[in-house]
Order: sequence, then structure tokens, then C-alpha cells
Amino acid sequence: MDVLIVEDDALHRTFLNEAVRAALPECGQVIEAENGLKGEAQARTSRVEHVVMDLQMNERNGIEAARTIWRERPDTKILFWSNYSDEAYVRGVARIVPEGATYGYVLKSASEERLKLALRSVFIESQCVIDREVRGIQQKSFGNSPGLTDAEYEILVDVALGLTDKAIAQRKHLSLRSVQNRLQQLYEKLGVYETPGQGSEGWFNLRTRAVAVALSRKVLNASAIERAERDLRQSAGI
Amino acid sequence: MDVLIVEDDALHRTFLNEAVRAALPECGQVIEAENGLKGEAQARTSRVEHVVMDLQMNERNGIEAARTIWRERPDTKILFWSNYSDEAYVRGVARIVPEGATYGYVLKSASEERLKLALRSVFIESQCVIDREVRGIQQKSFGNSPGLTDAEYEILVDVALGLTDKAIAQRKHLSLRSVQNRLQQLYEKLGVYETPGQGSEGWFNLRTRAVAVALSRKVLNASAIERAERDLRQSAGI
DNA sequence: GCAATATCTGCGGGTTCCCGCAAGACTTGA
DNA sequence: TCAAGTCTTGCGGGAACCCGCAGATATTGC
Repeated sequence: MDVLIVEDDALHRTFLNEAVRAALPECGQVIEAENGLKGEAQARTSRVEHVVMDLQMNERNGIEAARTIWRERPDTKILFWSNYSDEAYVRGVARIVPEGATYGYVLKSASEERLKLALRSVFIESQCVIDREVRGIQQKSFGNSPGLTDAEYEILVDVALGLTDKAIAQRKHLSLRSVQNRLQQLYEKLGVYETPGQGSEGWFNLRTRAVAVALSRKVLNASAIERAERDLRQSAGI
Repeated sequence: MDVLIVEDDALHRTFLNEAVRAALPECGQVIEAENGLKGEAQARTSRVEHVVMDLQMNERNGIEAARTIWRERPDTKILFWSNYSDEAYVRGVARIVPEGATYGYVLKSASEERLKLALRSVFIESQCVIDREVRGIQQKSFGNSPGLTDAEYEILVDVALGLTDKAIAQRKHLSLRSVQNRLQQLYEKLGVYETPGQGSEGWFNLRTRAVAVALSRKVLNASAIERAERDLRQSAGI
């Protein structure tokens, strides 16, 4: 039973290595990769079935790496180990988990005990383990804001990419007006109309404001936009 | 000679602690703080003059913490220790360094030797030490893109906040048309007109597209937007 | 089956954005 | 000092955005 660790930070990597060996004394080799790309390659060549994956990495982030790994071998067990519980990451992971796959999501701020427990649960017991804080985000409702539906989230991503209403309508096979309707819902939910300062109307361009708000609420983040950009190029570049 | 370490990741914190003790055997206490807010408080109460500061933190990021510390005691020596060399961070730091202050900027990916050297240079020799990779960004020109002027960067931030042209004109004491001129420059430099896919015209809303491009080029990042948002509220909320 | 609710769609118009054109204001250098 | 360049400002217009209104079309619950 080999384990692959994909993590770009050297300190965290050695820490993980030790934690894995301690939590899974019965395990065989522990392989390390320092970015998503190398992680994919390692997973392919060494055929590991157990992966600990960081999310935020330079060459290729954890979500993309996990997607290709799962595409090749959907029964791979992956434990995500991330700094943040951004809604964008949580959604990103949820979006790529294959039917019936086992995975876990633990925050780096968690205790070493929790990490070891998660390692055993996911890799040995084939149980899904989602950190409580992360779970809270998954089941919508984030802080005081009501949480977006999938439709709203998708249009948010398209707007954040910089697409026009017309382009979105085309991509989503909707009429122009429907796109604008969804946008209005989005503006409502994100609270884009709330103004800092009092007599300020017309201060905001709602579409860019929505992106700004989504970013600071962590509903979106840069890597989610980059992922969407790649998808866009793929579907447009045919 | 005491040293304050402000860093939210526990592993990195202990690593830094050891590195500081090893590099500066003559130093006294080594104090730790786990976020920017506590860092500010510690700097105030324990009156340290040497700080090692992470940039990306939850409660208050390193740039803001450094700003308040320097505001209170401009002769404090600060070594920034960051994961990334995003243009947004580099600009953010450069923007708050007081006249004549000594500081350093080292990447976490640097070797332990480089870190220790930087610690001695900044804290003992009062020399500014900027990582080579970071320096490359500071002196404009980023990859293939030409690098933005301050005027262009500022308008980019305002746009990313979601402000309308009119609002920006007011804030910056410019005419509407001038704002739009600067925007056009910005669009030009960011290469916003380049289209993925061939026959695609009118696919992009230039203003949101500019934000998307800036984010993926790391010219902007979420924390820069949040900082700008706070500044906005302050100046608008009077 | 039949309301009740939600979503999609078209129309119309007020606002904002994007930008070409051109005239003034400012810096820079020989 | 004058010329060349850069930055600012106004005007005008086509396109895109934001959105109220209202009818058409699902979807849901009873």
C-alpha cells in the first residue's frame, strides 16, 4: 500500500510524510511530488491508489491534478489537505469527485490527530471524511450570505471570465433576457446594491462589483477563474 | 535584540523560530504571533524592532500589519517571507515602506541559507535584501507583458472594486473622458482584446475581462482588492 | 386536474460603457 | 524658444448593460 504526497511546500511535505508513516505503519513506499503535474505523472507510473493532495499549487493545482488522476483511475482514494476552506475550492472539489469515489478534505489548521484519523479513515476504511468547517460551506449558507445555487454560481463564473451577456446566453443556450434575470438574482444574493457611504448611487458597475464581492467572500478565487478560462478556451477553440 | 515572528502556519512558525535562533545566536527573545492583528499588538507591547512577517494571513494580512507597525515605529526592520512573488504583493509592500526604512523580501521557496543570510543582512547590517525573483517584478516588465504604470495600476484597482467610470473620475479628480482614456491604455496593456477562439468579437466585457486577466497574471489578487475596499470605505464613509 | 410558484422570453427605454476625433494643457529636450 | 510628445478634456454615437412590465412555459404541491 503506497501513498503519494502532492504538496509544493517542502516543510509541509516532510511533515505529511512523517504523519503518513506514523498513521499508517503498514504502508509501503511514500512517494512525494512537488506540484500537480509531477503528481499526475507519479500517480500514472507508480500506480498508487492513495493520494494526499494539496490544493493551492503553482504548476497545476490540486483540483486539476485530482481530476486527471480520477479520470484514469476513479477508485483512487484522495485526501485533500488545504490551507483554506474557500467556497471556491470546496465547490471545485465537489464538482470533480467521481460517482462513489472516496475522498477526504482536511484543513491544514487541523490538529495532527485529526489528520492521522482522516488518513486511516479514508485510506483504510474507505470512508469519506470532510472537515466540519468545510462541510458547513458545502451545505450552502456561508456566514450571513444565503449561498448561491449552481445556476447562479455558473453565471458568476462566466461574468468573472469577462464574457458579455450575449456570449453567456450563447454558451448556456439561453435568451439574453434570461441571462440578465439570473444576473439580477446574483446581484441580489451577493448584496451588490449595498453601498459603502450613504448617498452613493450609481457608484458601482454591478457586474464588476459582483466579482469583487464574490472574491472577498471567497465564493470565487483566482484559481477557479483560471480553471474556467481553460474550459472556455477548450470549448471555443475547437 | 528581540525578534517577532508573524506567521499563521504552525510548521512555518517553528521553522522560522529555529532559523532565527540559528542565524542570530546573539538575539534575545523570539516572540511568535499567529496573525497580523496579534502581530501588531505584540509589536506594540513588546516594542521589538525586528520582525519576520508572512504576507498571506487570515485575520489581517502582512502588508496591513506592517503598515501599522511602521506607522508607529518607522525604524522597525521587517523581513517579509512569502509564498508568492505576485506583482500585487510586491507592489503592496513597496507602497507602504517608509522613507529610509530597512526591509527584506524572501520567498519561502528559497534555501534555508538564503533565509539566514537575509536575516543577518536586514537585522544586523540594516541592509535591504530583495529576492532576485521579486526584484525582477519590481523593476517592471513581467514575463511578456509590459508592466503597468502606477496610474494604470490604480485605475485597475478601482475597476476591480466595481466602481463606475464616473465614481472613479470623482475619486481621482479627473474628467470622465480621462478615466476612459486610462482604461483604454489598461485594456491595451493587459491584452484584453486578444480572443480565445477565432471569430469572436464582442465576446468580452472589457472591464470585467481586464480584472480576470489581471487576476490570472497575478497583477491583482484578492487581498489587494480587499485592502482597496477598506480604503474606499474609509474615504467614502467620512 | 388545477391552482401556485418559479423560470424563460420579448419589448422598451434609461443608463453606462467603449472609443474615434480633435482641440487645449503639460512636460521634455535641443 | 519652439517643436514633439504626452496627458487631459469635450462631443458624439453605437453597443452593451440594467431592469420594469407582461405573457408564455415549466414545475410543484394538493
